[in-house]
Amino acid sequence: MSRMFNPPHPGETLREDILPALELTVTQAAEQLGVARPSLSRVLNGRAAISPEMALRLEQWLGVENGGRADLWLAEQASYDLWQARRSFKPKIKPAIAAAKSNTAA
Amino acid sequence: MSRMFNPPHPGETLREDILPALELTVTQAAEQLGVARPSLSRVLNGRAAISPEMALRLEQWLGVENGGRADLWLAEQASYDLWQARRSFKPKIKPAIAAAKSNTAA
DNA sequence: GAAATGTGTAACGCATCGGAGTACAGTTTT
DNA sequence: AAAACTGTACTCCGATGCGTTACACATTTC
Repeated sequence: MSRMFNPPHPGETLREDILPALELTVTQAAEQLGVARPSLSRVLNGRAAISPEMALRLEQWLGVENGGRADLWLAEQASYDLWQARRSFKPKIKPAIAAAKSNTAA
Repeated sequence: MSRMFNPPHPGETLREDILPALELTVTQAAEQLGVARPSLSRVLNGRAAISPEMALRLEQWLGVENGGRADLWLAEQASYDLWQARRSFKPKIKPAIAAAKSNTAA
């Protein structure tokens, strides 16, 4: 299941796979993507998330045919975000079923 | 494909399907979820997104066995966000392939 | 070795967003 | 009539994406 491993930050994929394959520097990639270099750097090093806008930039830049589908980038980001949220957020919520049962009992 | 229709806001599903099925008022649901009523209301009416935290709340509340998986809520939200971003954001980015070609030509 | 280039990152400022809290108006229920 | 429910606006707070600027460090090039 998807809960069994620590999903990588999408920026990691970008930094380790995409940029080397294109033989591009961070500076060049930032220029081509139309974003500031520090902004891209933050994404590459996991300090900022892939925003919907950034996902669209990547899609237009890489092309949907080349693994650049915006929804996939966003899905990976969501997977990463959820994983992080699971470790830092522990809500204690009574299941709706239980609540419904006590409702039925009443 | 996923690009063909306007994906609904996840809050809509919550308001139209889940709450009626549980026979719960917005006020009651907010109490059980441990969030403020206006906060939940904003989600239900599409004025706020399903955050990772909210997705976890829903998961614990509804139970993973009952369609309450956090990743599914987040995926639907991402789908909605991406759709919105596509309408409002039109980046003009030269495909990396083209950039690579002009690189090769040089 | 000096200059240029690339890189990470910090520190701002700005806009946006989720969430709590409060308040108000309008509706429905009792 | 009174109580409950609802949407929504407003303020406050903390976090986040992004741009800009600036710095230190490394690598490359002359």
